[in-house]
Amino acid sequence: MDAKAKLEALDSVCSAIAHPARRQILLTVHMRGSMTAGDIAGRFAHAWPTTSRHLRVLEHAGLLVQHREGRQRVYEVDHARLGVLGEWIAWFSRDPPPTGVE
Amino acid sequence: MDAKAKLEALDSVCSAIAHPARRQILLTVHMRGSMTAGDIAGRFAHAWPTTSRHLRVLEHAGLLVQHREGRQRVYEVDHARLGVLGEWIAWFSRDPPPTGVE
DNA sequence: GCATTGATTAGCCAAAATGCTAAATGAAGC
DNA sequence: GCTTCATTTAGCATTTTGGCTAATCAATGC
Repeated sequence: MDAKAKLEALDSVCSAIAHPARRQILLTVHMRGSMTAGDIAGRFAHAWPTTSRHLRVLEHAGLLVQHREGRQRVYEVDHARLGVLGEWIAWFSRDPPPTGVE
Repeated sequence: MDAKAKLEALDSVCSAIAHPARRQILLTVHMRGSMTAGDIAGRFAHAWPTTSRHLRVLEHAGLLVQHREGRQRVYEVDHARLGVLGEWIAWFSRDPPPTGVE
């Protein structure tokens, strides 16, 4: 993954987790290993199409992967993508500022 | 910090870092240790008031702290707040799903 | 093939975010 | 006290996001 791709990935990940419902979806799917779209929609207050859109945002961000299984759609967390965010946070641990670059 | 406060903190942090300009501000201020509002505004493409608002968002999220110094305003990164995000991410490393909770 | 079930897409409206310019604030200097 | 410099606040237009309902698609069962 080149630098530009990584920046785009970071951007979509940060946008994706900006919404509390999407963070909750991510955590719920992670805890249960995998869930169908219906299971997920059933657990959240929003209308089904609303949740469906949240799922698409998470999928486009690469945080969820999905495959058909009969007529259901099964979602799982792709842990790799969270790594991009972890790397970004790590910048703030590395490079301790020399107390006066001025 | 109780659970509710932590959730609110996470929410404001995630919202704050959702915008690329704010991530860049945060990283830039971190690298240089501390910067005045003018320094920051000077380095970014946006109009000064726009950057000023981004600074306020970051400050309200607790990611930046700020104090007056003469007629300038000096900003620094508050690293503690990023910890909240780190803790959230850590949830996805803990609790490996037992491959079939169904 | 036709109905049913699981899920998405289309389209709409309201609310929030983001950018700008112009005006206001606050500290310093004369 | 008036000016100047550093910055913020106010107010507005535009874009994006997030919610809904209604319509559609896709797989299964009869």
